[in-house]
Amino acid sequence: LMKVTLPDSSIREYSTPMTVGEVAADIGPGLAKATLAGSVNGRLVDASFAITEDADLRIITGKDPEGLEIIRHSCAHLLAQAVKELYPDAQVTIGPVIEDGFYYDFAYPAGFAEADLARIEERMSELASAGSPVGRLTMGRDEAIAYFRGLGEEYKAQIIEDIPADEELSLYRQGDFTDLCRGPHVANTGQIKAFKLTKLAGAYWRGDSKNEMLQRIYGTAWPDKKSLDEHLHRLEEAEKRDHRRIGKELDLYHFQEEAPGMVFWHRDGWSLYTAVEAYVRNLLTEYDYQEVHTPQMLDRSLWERSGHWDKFRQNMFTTHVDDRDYAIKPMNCPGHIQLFNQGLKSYRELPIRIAEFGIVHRNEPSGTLHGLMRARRFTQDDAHVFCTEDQLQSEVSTLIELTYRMYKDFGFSDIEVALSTRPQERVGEDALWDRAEKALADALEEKNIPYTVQPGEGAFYGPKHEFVLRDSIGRRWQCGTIQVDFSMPGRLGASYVAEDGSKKVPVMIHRAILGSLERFIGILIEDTEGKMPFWLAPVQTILLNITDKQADFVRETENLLKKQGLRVESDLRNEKIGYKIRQSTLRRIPYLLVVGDREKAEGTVAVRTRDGQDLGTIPVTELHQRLLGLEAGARH
RNA sequence: GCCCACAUAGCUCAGUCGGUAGAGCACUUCCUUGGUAAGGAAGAGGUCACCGGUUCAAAUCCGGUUGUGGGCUCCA
Repeated sequence: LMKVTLPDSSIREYSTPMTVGEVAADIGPGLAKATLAGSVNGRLVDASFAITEDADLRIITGKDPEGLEIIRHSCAHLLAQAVKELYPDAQVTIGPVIEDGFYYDFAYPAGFAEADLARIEERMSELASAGSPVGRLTMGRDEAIAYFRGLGEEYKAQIIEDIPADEELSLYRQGDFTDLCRGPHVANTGQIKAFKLTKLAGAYWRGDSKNEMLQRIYGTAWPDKKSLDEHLHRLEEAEKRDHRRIGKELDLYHFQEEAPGMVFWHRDGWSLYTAVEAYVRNLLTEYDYQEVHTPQMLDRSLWERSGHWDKFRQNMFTTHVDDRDYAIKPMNCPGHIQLFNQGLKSYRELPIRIAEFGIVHRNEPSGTLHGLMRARRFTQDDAHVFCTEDQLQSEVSTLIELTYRMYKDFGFSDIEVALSTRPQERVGEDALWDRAEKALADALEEKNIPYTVQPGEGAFYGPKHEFVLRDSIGRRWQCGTIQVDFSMPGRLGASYVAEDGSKKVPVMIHRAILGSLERFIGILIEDTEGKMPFWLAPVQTILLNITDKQADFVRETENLLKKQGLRVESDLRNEKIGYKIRQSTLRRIPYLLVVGDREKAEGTVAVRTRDGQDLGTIPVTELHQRLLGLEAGARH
């Protein structure tokens, strides 16, 4: 007898081989219907997989994470099937599962239009409801190449050519459509019940911009209609947090055609910006930095020596005046080295930490601009630490602590960390790279910070840490970075006098913690939905009178609060209190202070939060302290 | 930069088959002085992104440019 052990440790015995689907049917008809695949001894298999000996079995349904992946993967095949039927000239390439869905890349030089998606989706629905069985077959590699070449599927054949010759490949067939795939897949297209094609995009073949562009169709798929609707609703909600939308709603900033990628900060946006800047500046003192400011453009020769002219000239804004070439700075480091180079430096002075709110311009490719997140002009909370190699690790360690402290103060705890290591094209000896990479890795490990390694992704002058935050719809944006540089100080002639009297070249750490103030504020807006914490709010509180009779009292109170350093406004318009509350609430002003006859008589205000909470009346004389106290409490 | 879309009033958007432009909100004026998320009335507001073409006639069709959006590539 063959024993099949289920996750609850119950054992079922069979005298003949049983497929996963048959075992499910044996357990119950409901489960049989829900079965998408199985996990046999930890290996994912199709429902049609036959169990021939004692095994642990877990039935996979749409409720399992693996089941969801299977649905999505099968949905990608369904998409390819529909496309091949409607557009026989299109060639299939790859169709993987991604977060929340899947995509499929087609080679189709005629190109799809967005209108085609509806047609394709409709065909997919027909194919799904037809409920065709999905079958698995295997082929040798060369046989598979010949098979796909025979179908005119050149890309598929190329993919298979990269697979070792002796490997046996599995293919999945539904109707007339067959695709190379490791599987598993649903047993029947009828098990794909809730999906939607979401967007059309271009994507380079094999991810290389030198190759031709394919047509990528994105979709999302879920076990049932309800989950799909919930997902679409979540997306809609997330879009309401888009910093570009909130930036407009709250009148924070704008862009215009004459300055692509360059922000026009409005009053309230600039107030937010300066509050962030003030926060950073305050920490610079505590962490023993000197804040400086360096020229916005420098002569070409300096960029030639630093290596930027060679490598990044196409992304630099340049200007030619009085027969000289200048470049508007894309980075602050060469400028900071000029500062370091002033006067003779002793090893006793190291580490020297030079910080600047550095305004940089980078001519980013037009297609990559994205509101505040990717701008052509932005401000880095930049600093360069000049130190000895011995000091490197402790400096990096302190920087990591500072990074986490700062992110926490802005309410971020979900931070992805990556270590990017030596690229193909680089300067410096391997021994230096070994030490630098180790210093960076050790600093993370000693703090038990999980990180991913991105091989080959480092800068040409050294390895780096990247601290990544996500926007409202989950896109990743690098914010902080810590980079070790063994090259530029030497190229630009930086040196210090060592203990033995010799001249040595310092190690330089480039570091930006928020990264770009613009990007960081963009993410902050999305994270908070524009509801800035009190200390950052452009307008911290607003006085609302009920009738004209309280106008003088409101003005007096406003002046008092201003003197106490609060960012306060008053709304004395001849409007009903409900309307004023609505408008101030929409502006996300943390505290609304309502003044009617009663409050005026008592010398108080009635406090309401932007979330609609009634905090009762507070005497005007205590207001400042009480609001600060409320905030201190709110942080815990 | 590449692929696919989009660009109409301050904002959000409608505008059918080509026939010279519309709503809501905001704004201005008047009425209303009202107690915790939209009081009422009237008025004003547009070179339909820009350049060119087709046509008797273009917001609408075609081409180009710029910008924006979603992806891809890139991100010192």
